[in-house]
Amino acid sequence: MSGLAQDVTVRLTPKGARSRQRILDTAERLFAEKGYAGTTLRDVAAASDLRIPSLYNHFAGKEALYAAVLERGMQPLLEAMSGYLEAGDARPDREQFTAQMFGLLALRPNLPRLVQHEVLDGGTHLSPILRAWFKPALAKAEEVVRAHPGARNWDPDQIPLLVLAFYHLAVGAFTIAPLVQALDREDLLTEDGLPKQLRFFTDVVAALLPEE
Amino acid sequence: MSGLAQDVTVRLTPKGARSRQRILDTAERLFAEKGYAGTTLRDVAAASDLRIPSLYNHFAGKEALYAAVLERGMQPLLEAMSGYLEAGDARPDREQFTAQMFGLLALRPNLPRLVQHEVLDGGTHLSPILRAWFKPALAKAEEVVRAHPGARNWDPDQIPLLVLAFYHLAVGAFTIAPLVQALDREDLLTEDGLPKQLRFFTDVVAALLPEE
Amino acid sequence: MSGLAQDVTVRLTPKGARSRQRILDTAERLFAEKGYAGTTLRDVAAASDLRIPSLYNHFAGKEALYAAVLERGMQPLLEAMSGYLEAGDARPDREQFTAQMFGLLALRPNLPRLVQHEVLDGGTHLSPILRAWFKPALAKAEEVVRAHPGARNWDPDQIPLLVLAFYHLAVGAFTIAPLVQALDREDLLTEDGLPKQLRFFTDVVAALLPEE
Amino acid sequence: MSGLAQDVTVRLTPKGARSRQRILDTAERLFAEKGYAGTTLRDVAAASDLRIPSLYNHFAGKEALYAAVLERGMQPLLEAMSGYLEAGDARPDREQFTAQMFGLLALRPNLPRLVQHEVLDGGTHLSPILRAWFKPALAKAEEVVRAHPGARNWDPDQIPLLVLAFYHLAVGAFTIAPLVQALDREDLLTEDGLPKQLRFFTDVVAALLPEE
DNA sequence: GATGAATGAGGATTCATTCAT
DNA sequence: AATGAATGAATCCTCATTCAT
Repeated sequence: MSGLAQDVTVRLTPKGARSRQRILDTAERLFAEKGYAGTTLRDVAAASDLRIPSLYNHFAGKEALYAAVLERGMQPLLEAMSGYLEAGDARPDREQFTAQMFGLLALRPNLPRLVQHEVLDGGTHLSPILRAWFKPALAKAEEVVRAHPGARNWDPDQIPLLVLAFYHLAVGAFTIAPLVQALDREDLLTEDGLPKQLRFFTDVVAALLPEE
Repeated sequence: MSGLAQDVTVRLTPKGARSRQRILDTAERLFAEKGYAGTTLRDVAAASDLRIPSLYNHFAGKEALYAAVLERGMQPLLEAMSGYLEAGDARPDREQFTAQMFGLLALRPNLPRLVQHEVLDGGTHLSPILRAWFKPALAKAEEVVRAHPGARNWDPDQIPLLVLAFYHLAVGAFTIAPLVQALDREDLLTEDGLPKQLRFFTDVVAALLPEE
Repeated sequence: MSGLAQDVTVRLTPKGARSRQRILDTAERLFAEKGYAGTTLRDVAAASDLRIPSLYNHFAGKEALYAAVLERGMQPLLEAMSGYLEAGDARPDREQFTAQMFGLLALRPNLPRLVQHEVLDGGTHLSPILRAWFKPALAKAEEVVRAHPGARNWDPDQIPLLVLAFYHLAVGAFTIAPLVQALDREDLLTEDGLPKQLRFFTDVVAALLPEE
Repeated sequence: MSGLAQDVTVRLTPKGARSRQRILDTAERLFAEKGYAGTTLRDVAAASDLRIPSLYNHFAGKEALYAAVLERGMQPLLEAMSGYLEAGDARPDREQFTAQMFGLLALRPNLPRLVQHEVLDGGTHLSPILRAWFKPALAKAEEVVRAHPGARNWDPDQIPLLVLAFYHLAVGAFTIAPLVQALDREDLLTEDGLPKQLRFFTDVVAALLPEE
């Protein structure tokens, strides 16, 4: 009974209780779709079934909302990345990690687009925390790649570019999807498309960094 | 003597024509940097050394200006692509073509960012002409890749993804540059950086589609 | 005690509601004086003691404001007209009705000018509701006139023109007033002028549609 | 031959030669339709098949163009009126004069609307010349009416209102036409409608100012 | 006489934000 | 926590006008 009641409660919970989450969810989607400048608080409020001033009860302003969206969205990615990079000898299997990352992105396909908007803006809105994370992460990733046996195929100078290439491929798979779909091609983010992309990505990585 | 030269120059590029070019140039840069929504006509006018209403003497409005920027910027790329794709047996060497494209992009590094903004928007502002070009171009590119001996390494299903991957890598090299630079890393678009990227891109393509 | 009264007043007309009324009042006057195109929201805002964006808290835009002004202003007129036209045998005395209409117009001398602006524009901004009202009202009015004994003096073909003539005379009395005044003649809308006009109008109607 | 040549010449006359007339014609129509504020030089230029700056070759500005339109349009009316009013004993038959005036208006149905826009604006743009004409004309018209045998039916105070009434009826017939037409009723300004209106107007005048 | 280009002033409207309730 | 009302700043765009050609 309490279970039922709770269910009901959860569903009927006055909007207020979950407003913050609803705002974050809709803002994430809108920022991902239209970028920071292209998203208005009016849109966010409407999609959150609130009036604009209510947004200010939860976030200090548009910038703060954007930062919160970014932070919330990036956290699992950063954690997974950091976990992988800093695992040392206990580093999980590469394919396993790749699958994990793809899984995370598939769960929140807005994130790559959000990130890509940031990239195009030169990281204008990247919080200092995120900026601080990126640099060592890149360095660490290069180190990991360098330690890989397949790195012998590459000029040491090229390792940073290789890391960026993995980034482009992983993120691009998600960002290009809406356009591809708009061109009447198959949707790349469906239940069918995602495993295909994962396998392709894995194959590409294997081709560029062969285990042997 | 210099007076004559100057006169001739002035006559060959009357003020109006020069204004139009200046507007297109600055708009290209601004749209590339900040996207459509993030770019204001105020900025464009200021950077063009004009007052806002003057923009309307040359373009019907913001949308039209954006379309003109896109069209003008894309044309050389599309022509090069079309030339390569439809060359048949006379198709130039792959590396040669890659170098040509990289050269074009290096000349106008705004274009990839412009394109990427469009991609993130799902091609919202893509003129019908451009949209019409994209679909057959993708198909043709897939056909070309499929005809390559290296395609044997790939599942036929993966060819479209491979084409997109090449796109992600080529464009990504340029779009990520400002962020990378902002992270106090080397600039990827300098005279030094570009050849490195070209060689890297060539190496990646070779790894994914070996000639043999 | 006076405090209570004040409180009550404040509560009965909260600030917002008062703003809306103020806007409608000033807009009515300005639209009547200068027409739709000649009236700027800047004027409306200034005369309403508000800043322009505040207008948008109450009306969706200039068109919507105009529509609201028209609708609010026309309602009493339409009701009085409809009441008279559809009263059947209970139709009040003609002079009584005429006096009532003149009274309404005298209370809101902006209305005839508003209406006349609409007429000159061919009813461009007439809401569908108003348009829908006009046609049957004209038809009904013609029927009423036709049933009048004085109608025998007229060709049946002329009845519609006669109805329009009454309209021209009633409205014209108000619209011409500012010009007449500008020509240094007596003001037709003063406490003195109005009864004169009413009597004149009554006399004209009596001359055109004698009771006998 | 010369006749033919002339015809051809007239038709092929370079736009320039007749530009002034074309501008006046289109401006008259547009000012009549949309009023002063609602008419833009852009509209006038487009409808005159010219670019805006060319208008300034013929008129000093918008105000001057409007004044010219008004002056040109009013002149025949004023002359006819003055002729009638000042004819003294030689004054032509009233019906004849009425027909003449209706004829003039029918030829240029824009004029009444133009005038009515002026009236609604309180004569803002009325040139001093026109203003100066109006006052004595009104006085003269009152005098003429007063001298009419039918004036005995009216209180001397009412004569000014009677004159205005004639004005309202004459002008209203033309200004209401577009709205009436928009309400799916017969067009009052057709070859059929105009004689009807003329007869009606004559009948009304006869009823209000019987010859006897 | 005609016009492309330029522009100051102003048009309606939107935006992010604040505040009283 | 929610919101109606208010607003400074800015958005895109239009207008009438000028000037060089």
